[in-house]
Amino acid sequence: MDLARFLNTEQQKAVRALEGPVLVLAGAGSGKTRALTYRTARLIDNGVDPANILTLTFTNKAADDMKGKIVKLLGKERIKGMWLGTFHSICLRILRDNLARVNRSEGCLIYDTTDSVDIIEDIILEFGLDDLEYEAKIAYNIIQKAKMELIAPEFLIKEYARENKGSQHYYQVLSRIYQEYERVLLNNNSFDFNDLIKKTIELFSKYPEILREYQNRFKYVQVDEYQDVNHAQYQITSLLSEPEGNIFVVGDDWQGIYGFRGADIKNILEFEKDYPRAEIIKLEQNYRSTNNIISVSNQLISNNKQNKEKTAWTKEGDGAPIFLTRAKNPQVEAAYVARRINDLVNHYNYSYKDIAVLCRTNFQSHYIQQVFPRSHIPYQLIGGVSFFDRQEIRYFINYLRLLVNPEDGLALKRLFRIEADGVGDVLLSEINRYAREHKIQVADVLADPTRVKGIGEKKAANLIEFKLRVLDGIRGLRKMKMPFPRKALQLYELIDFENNVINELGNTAERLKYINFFMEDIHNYHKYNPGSTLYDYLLINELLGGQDELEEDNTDSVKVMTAHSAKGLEFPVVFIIAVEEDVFPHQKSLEEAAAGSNPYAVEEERRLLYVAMTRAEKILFMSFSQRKSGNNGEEKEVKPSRFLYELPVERMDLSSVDILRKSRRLQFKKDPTILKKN
DNA sequence: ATACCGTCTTTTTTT
DNA sequence: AAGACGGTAT
Repeated sequence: MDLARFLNTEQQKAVRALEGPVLVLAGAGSGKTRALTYRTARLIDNGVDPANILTLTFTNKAADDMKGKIVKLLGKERIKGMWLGTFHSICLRILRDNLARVNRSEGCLIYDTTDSVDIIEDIILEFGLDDLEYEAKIAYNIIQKAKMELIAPEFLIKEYARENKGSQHYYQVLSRIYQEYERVLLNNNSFDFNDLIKKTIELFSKYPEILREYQNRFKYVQVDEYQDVNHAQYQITSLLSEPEGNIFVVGDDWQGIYGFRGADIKNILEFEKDYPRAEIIKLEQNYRSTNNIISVSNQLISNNKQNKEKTAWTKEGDGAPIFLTRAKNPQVEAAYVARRINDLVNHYNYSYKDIAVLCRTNFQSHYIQQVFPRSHIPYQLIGGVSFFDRQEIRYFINYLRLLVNPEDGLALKRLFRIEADGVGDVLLSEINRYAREHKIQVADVLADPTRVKGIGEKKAANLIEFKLRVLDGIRGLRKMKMPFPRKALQLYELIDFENNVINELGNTAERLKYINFFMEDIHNYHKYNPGSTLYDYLLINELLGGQDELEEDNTDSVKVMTAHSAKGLEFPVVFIIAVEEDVFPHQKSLEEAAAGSNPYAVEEERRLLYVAMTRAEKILFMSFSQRKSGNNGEEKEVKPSRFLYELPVERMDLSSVDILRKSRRLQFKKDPTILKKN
């Protein structure tokens, strides 16, 4: 491999570092993925068996991208047996081979956030707790955080009480909720997302011989976006790479934006402490952006205290200044963005697909969505409400889940909601309690529902009918041998989904269209993955979170998305909207910082803005509005983001802002050649 | 006890 | 657009 032709000196150094612990600190746009792919290729080129290489990423997209690039270098054949995927999918793969050892069995599915919160809501209800004091969402967050830190229910009190975010008593109750939650997952033969990591570690510590098996296999462990690993993930990588010590991690502490899901930036900051022999390589040359963009974003990030020594530089010229604009309100702001986009497309050679609009929250795209169609700008929302999150799809998946995993109590509960007239949350929890106390299945309780208190003759009749038609129907289908797309269709008819669900939800035509897409998706999956099962299909969708499905677009459209989903992407032109106090930094972060529960919350917001800014190659626009409609129709003052005051004005165009600096007046069209695409 | 309807609010980020 | 809430009908 002729490395020198494709890589700079530092990148080559990274690619040549094949043994021992290596940390590659790589700034935005410095070619870190490139280094990782070339290193993988080089390992294999040097005779390492691909089966000995494990590469972990955070998103499916990153995994797919990297795989594509390695295949391009080596061809499909030469990477056979290599494991490359997200932490979650890799751990699932390990767990699937060891289900019984983690007390699960065939058919075990994964609960997403909504599912887990629902379960916790039920627990709070069943425990008879005040649901104002014990809010399910908050309990969920604390429990998940504990799971990411590998803290068992019985240690929750000890670990958290001293953080005095609540009384000792609060955490005692929470510990009970956590315990019960784990019991429900076990009972329902299900995992939640964090279980995938946590149970893998439990598997390894309970069965050292299995850990050894995987250690022997994975002689080379590589991790992308290392700044985003949480404690549990850190354990996985360090356990697996222990014997050989060949751990190669790539990351950028400046881009750590996943603290809220447990990422601990200390893992990257203290890599050298964990691995004293570690080789540290810095990739500092940026190949993406103009000097102005790099200088301004460098200046921003230098305000963080939690930083590793690193610089970013480029051979590029200054390019266009960073445009900062103040609008009267969000509508005007959106109109401004639309005008600029049409300018760029009509007069400066850009296409719509060169342009991205980034926002802090999905909600910010609201006004964009109102204005763009009127301005005839084609756009595509990335992230947002995904296909699989649509109600009718969720409902149907619910039935499918029961088909695969009869023990899924949550799915069963949701069926009650749809199918069992006159039975709501209260009666249902009575039924559940009865089933648990008598150690029988819910379906068996329904054979004679009058046993449960509160269920009279009429409701009992409904429940029996429900059991016979739906539950027994699903049970029958489960035993049948036929291709799963056909099974899904039969189920659809059996429960008369169209009448019972689609019509009930309203908006029938649209929902029918989507459910048809879904059926098609099932068919396609079966077609392109011969030998796969319904179980595989459901698992894959749970892991993908339904994202990637709609992303294979080559349409010429502006991409609208959150700064989080923009990570890893780049665009010639980027607009960042609503750069305002309480939005960017987000109010929630400011609260956390003020409460002291997360002293680095604002730093993370600053990193997020840094990520957003560094997506831009040539032109960067930032904007904010002065007022917006508040709670009761009243207009509300908006303050410009504190981050804006940290930027160097000499590299910016403030011609349409006078808040930050009144005197400066640069013209947008002063030197049009700077703006031109090529 | 539950369903249903209208009104209001409310949106962090993701596997 | 979907949840949360509160009131009314069954």
